[in-house]
Amino acid sequence: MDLAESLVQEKGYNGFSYAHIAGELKVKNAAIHYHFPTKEELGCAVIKRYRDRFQLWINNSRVKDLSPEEKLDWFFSIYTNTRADNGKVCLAGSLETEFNSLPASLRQETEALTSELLTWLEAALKEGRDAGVFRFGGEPASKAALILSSLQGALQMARALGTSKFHDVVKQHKADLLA
Amino acid sequence: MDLAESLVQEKGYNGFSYAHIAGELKVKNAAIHYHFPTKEELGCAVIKRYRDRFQLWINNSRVKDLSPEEKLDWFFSIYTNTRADNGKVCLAGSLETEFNSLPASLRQETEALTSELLTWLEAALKEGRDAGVFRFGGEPASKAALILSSLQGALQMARALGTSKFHDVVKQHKADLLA
DNA sequence: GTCTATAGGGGGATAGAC
DNA sequence: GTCTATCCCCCTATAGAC
Repeated sequence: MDLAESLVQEKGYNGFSYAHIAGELKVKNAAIHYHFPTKEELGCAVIKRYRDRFQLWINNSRVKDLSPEEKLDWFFSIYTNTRADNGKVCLAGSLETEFNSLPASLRQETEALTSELLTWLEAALKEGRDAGVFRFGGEPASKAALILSSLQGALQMARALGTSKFHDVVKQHKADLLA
Repeated sequence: MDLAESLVQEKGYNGFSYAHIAGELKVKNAAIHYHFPTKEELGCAVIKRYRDRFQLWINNSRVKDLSPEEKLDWFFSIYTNTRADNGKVCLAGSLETEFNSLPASLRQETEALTSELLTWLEAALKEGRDAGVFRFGGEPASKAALILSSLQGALQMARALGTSKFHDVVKQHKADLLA
């Protein structure tokens, strides 16, 4: 599942195969099918695990008790680390791009994952604005969608234009919020 | 080429085949190969044409003579129309997601396309701030990267969460700039 | 649980007739 | 310029031995 997750973030769901995983693990193709009968089930399991991990993180006091500004920095750091890790992109962004050729169950998981990311980010933004540390107009939900979409897009853009573009975007978000 | 362009925006470069195009045109697979010997050449031609089209647009007085605010609205409208057209995503965004499995020539084209979009947007933002109609901190280049990455990401996000999310993002960008 | 072997499909690409 | 026919590769998935 670690390998599958990495491969989705590096090559996309349609871009990885049982053979890739089997080769890396030095087992045969059929061995993977024993644990995950279909690729669809493997894909679902990967996204579910990713969602569970995010929920564990945000419910842990180490994140929960952070200030709004620190919470945002923590969220940004997820994407910075993703970029640093072999130029991966956000799992949600990768799946959304391939959405039209995804099995129904993966679409549902993708939708759920994206919603959960948005929901948390929206709450953090609202908390920060209420506390007077963030400044932005409009709805927190819209600002959350703007920031999340930008982080997803910036990871992709960095593949074509380099990591510095990604850092520029993160810096700009902070400048906008603290203006 | 129209079909190929649409297919890249709907299913990605790896997600479309000669058979898709041939079937739609009611010709055989081999007929396409006569005009575009390899898929790589077809892909390159599609991106080049897209780049040329954008250059024609921005050098036309109908865009060149717009006010900064109208220029931005025009740019946003490109993405709004893309979303409305079968839920397509930005060509650049689609290719960036598949960047790791793209032939070298397509990577170069993708990089060039993204740079050109960024360059134009940066100039429009700078013009607007200098004229006092846009308000933002930091470098125009960084703000341009933020907006472009967000538009790309929002088109993808809209596939999972619906068109309204995309419109929220566009509205929020305007609110942020005119704050 | 992992293996060998294989089925069955789709993909890109080419040769040669018309 | 388009056709038929074909090649070869990679993919997901399964059957049955071990």
